[in-house]
Amino acid sequence: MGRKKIKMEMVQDMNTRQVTFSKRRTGLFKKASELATLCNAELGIVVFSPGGKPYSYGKPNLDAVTERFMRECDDDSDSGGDEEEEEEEEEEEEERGKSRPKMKKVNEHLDCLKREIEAEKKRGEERQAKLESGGDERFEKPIEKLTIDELKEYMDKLEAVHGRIQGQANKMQASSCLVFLSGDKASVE
Amino acid sequence: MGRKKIKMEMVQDMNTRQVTFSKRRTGLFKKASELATLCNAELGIVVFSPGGKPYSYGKPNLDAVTERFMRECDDDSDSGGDEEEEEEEEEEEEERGKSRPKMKKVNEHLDCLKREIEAEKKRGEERQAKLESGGDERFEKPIEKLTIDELKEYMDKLEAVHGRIQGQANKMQASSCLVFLSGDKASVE
DNA sequence: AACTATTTATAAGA
DNA sequence: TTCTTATAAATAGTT
Repeated sequence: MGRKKIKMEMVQDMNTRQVTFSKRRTGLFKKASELATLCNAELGIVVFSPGGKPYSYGKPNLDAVTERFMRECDDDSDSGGDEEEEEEEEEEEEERGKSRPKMKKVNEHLDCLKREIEAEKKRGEERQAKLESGGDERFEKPIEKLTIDELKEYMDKLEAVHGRIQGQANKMQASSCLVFLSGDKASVE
Repeated sequence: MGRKKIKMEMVQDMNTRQVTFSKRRTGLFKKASELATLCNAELGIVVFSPGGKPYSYGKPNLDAVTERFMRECDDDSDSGGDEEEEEEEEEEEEERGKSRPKMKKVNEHLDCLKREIEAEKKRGEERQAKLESGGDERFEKPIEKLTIDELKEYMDKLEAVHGRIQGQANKMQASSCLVFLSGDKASVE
């Protein structure tokens, strides 16, 4: 909508592109605020300029919108449509099976980590209790007085603990790596 | 831009408001896709209809944009401006101290957890190595042949391992709890 | 950053 | 909800 109609493709001239970005980003944010105001709707926008600078708009604020979106997509299955296109047409969003995989994934992994940590802690406490005041009084005696068999038994228990905790650490790290690997896909500047 | 100019305030008639939302959301997403195409920019939008239905648009996709935004806000300090307004004016974004607190917090905690897990794993490996082929060959002998002093030493090491891992589990759980508590603040739908 | 000739978006109405 | 159309708004090229 200007002196001439322009083709819908990347503006070649770097300078012009930056100017176009500024003008249209302003226009987009204005449209967004109007939509929010007229319809009392919450919305959030994030844009990266061609130079990589991030800009955002949100009503009532970006965090609230992000939180709500993540939450609703996690609990229910979401009903939002998205994706890119190049020309004039636009989508007619219906119920598609798409939800926020990344956020969902992160939350799942966090939950997973949390559960593993709790489980490990509980097991640790149980072991500790069993070791400290086990079925009998063997371990009440000063360590120097233990029989070799008692010591061996104690050591076996500790060894088992060590092994399980070691395995646990490995699992947890693997899980953590998945979370961060999935996050790295988007860092292609 | 229609038959009449309308006041920039919430449309009163529910029906008209829904219609306005549909039309303007379509327009907004179209503008967004044009901006993305013309300027080769990444962007993401999330909107909630007056009825609470979520709609989203993203190029190349919402997750990528979200990830990138979260990431950049964590690493650098962001340069995005945002926030609401009701009328015609729009912002002139500068450097403000605002970043995505919630996401930032989650990422910080994830990083923290990751670091702790890695540190613990490394310590575990070191201990393992030390235990398996320690300074001398004492522990090469079958367990039954160990002297009581050797056994005690071995046990002490395992006990130290256990204690440290136990403490580690506690710290990690505390960290994890913080993450999830911080996430719950926004659940006031 | 300002200025317009034009192109687009859209409020009402059907 | 979709289409039509008169009119308001956005913006491409220019200054």
